[in-house]
Amino acid sequence: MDKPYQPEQLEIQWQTQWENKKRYRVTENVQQKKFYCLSMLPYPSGHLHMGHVRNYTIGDVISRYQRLLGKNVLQPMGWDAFGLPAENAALQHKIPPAKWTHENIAYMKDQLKRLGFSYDWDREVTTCNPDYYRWEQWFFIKLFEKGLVYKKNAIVNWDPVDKTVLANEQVIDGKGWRSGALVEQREIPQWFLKITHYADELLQDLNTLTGWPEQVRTMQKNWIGKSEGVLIKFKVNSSRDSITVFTTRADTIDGVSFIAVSPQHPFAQKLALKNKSLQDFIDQCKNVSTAEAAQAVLEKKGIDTGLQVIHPLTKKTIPVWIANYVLMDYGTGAVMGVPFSDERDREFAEIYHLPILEHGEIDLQKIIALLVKKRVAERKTQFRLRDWGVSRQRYWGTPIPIINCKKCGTVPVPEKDLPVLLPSDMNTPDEFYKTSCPSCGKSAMREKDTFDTFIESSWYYARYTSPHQDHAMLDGRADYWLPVDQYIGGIEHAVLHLLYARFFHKLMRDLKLIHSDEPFTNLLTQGMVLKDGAKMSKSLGNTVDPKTLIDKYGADTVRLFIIFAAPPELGLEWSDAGVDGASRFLKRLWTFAHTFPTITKPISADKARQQLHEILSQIQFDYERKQFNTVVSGAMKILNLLAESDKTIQIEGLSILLRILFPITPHICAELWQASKLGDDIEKTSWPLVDKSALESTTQQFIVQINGKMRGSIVAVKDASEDVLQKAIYADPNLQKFIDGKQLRKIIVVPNKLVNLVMGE
RNA sequence: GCCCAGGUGGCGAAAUUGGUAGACGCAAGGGACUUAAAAUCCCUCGGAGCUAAAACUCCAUGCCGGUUCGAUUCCGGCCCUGGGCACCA
Repeated sequence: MDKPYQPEQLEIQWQTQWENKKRYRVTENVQQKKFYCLSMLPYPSGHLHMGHVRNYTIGDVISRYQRLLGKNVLQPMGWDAFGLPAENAALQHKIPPAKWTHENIAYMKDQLKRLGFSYDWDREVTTCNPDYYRWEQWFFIKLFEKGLVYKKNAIVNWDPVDKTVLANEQVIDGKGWRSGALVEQREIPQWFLKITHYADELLQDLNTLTGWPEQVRTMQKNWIGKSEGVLIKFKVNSSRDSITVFTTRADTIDGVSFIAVSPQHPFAQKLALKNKSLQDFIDQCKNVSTAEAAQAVLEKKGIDTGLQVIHPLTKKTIPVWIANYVLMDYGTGAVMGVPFSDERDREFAEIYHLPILEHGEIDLQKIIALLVKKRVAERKTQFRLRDWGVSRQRYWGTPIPIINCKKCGTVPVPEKDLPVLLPSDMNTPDEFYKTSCPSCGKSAMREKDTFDTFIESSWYYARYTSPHQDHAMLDGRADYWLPVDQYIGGIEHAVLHLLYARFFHKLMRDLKLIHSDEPFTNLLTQGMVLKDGAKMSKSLGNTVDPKTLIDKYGADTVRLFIIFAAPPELGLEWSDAGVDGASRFLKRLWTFAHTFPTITKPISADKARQQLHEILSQIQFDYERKQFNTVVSGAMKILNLLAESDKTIQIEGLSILLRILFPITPHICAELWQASKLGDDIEKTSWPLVDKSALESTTQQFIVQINGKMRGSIVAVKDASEDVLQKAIYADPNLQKFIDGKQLRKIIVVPNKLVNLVMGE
């Protein structure tokens, strides 16, 4: 009877049993309702951190809850195994990226298993393995054949000392993180995916994603940034050339006092060939990171080209400037400067003493019609979204399956030659990339670049449905499981990853690999785990290692604490003391289930049952809205209630309690279910139902407010009328002083809840 | 700079989204048990005022204003913190 709670022993015993029985392996079953629950796959950085623990605990709670509701639940796990940190580790510790990555995966997999997550490990995906990335290469070639892929020059951060391309993250205050050298923007040829071809559909379909947080939909909408405007042509007065600008505010055209072009604008480049001061200015603009944030906070700088254009309506001449705040990537890379109504233009005009011309309110549609008629403008829909550059000048990634032939140009690797394997040596000599052109047979070179790792994470959710399939990227099983019913991951992925995955889903649909429009029906964006108000990170030295906690308290306690501490979407402040509290609750539960203490003065059975089912009803509501922290509050309330109830309530209560806690703390609940002789296997039982008859009562408490302030309460019959309530209030001695000598102006009744008397003098 | 969130006791939070502000837990203080400690159990616990004590009164959900019988919740303006900004994942 006095068996102590020993979490480690019992948890490992249950985990072994689940693994041996392959309890969480699933197959397609059309008779049963499916539920695909997916957590964002981790990057194998070394150890699990608390953010992972939180993400995967939330996913496991949802999966186990859905299983108890009778669904066929798929919950897979895998590894986003390509990426920059493996290369950094290789440089630092002289370990090959592959070795480092696979060792990390082995360690982290053990940690996941020790937390008791109900994954179907038979579907594990590791993105750096050729059986995964070969299908990515195959898919890229399909897109190439469909014309959805192209190559063009694009700008990267160049470290002139280390002679390497830098990620934005590796540029600190405009300098290379290792060399400290001033970075330079450099143009190199790169591959692009035509995501802009899907811009309209990606925007429209946001309306169908009703299971997504509104804020994520808004962020994506703004990111795609559809705007209706016009292209306006400004003729150069000294030549036949013209400069075209894009604007959504054609109605401000009277206020144009200058034209500004980006330093990368072809016009600027051309003029600079013959003008050293322009060239110097353009070169100076290159010493900045390509990150938009870095460019947006730059001090505004510009240079007059000396060129003039003609205003299409007033025919006055206007100067053309090169300005560092004009982005080449948006619109035409040239803007009309309207300092009167545009803040950035005004700032620029004030620095360089350009005129600020007032303009009146003109009807936008009328002025567009006029400009179109005069043939100086045409309507244009512009997106902020740019095509996706997928080339990376890095070793540890999926090789781009393209061969560059001097005669035939870019030629895709034939399907039969896939996969193009990544060389095992990080410093592979150029000789290795020599090959022959599949088209003409002459000697040619393979692409050395690899893919952006966002490509791997854009379709892994689909690959889980077709494990071990080595004849196709996906098979018929994909349509059984997809779309994902519940996706869980950090809010930091609100735009990039989630937009790319939506894009890939539509591409796979158009290649007839799947037959749905969107990948993720419901999305939960989990908040970060913080300590002392800051994100837990190695650089801040404020990490808490899950392993130490699991060793000390057991997996159930860690899971319970992380669920209880905050609602899933909020940031979670780490607290060591809070973990003690969670552990204490499980010990109390353990002791209670083993003793069923006799209560000398139990509360009445009717009252106890009513409370029990009221709490259960709230818990049910909270599970559905995924506010799991208050599920735990409810569970604690139930245990508190059972500690002052009689035996029958205790038995019914424990049976409910173990089932509602099982998704959160599965090991202890499975154990106590057996120990309490409630049944054989808790996972084969059904979800507890609220007994509505227990909730019924004939009387009801009403809050009494006088002029909106709470002054007391009365008890009246359920659904009592206004008259009855008013009489009861006037008869209540405690409320007399608020009523005496005052006139009742109005009475407001919220049924079965509240009465507000509006009194005057 | 632009886009999106968040701000409630000493702390994490709750308030079924316009109707009792602070459920549940942590920390703290007091007590019981113990030779002692740990563990466990019981009590108190937003602030101020008034009380012998209770009752009671006022203030309080980042700041300022508005709508309403009634605002943590809705509207307008500010401040602070966090996430993203296309090569971190």
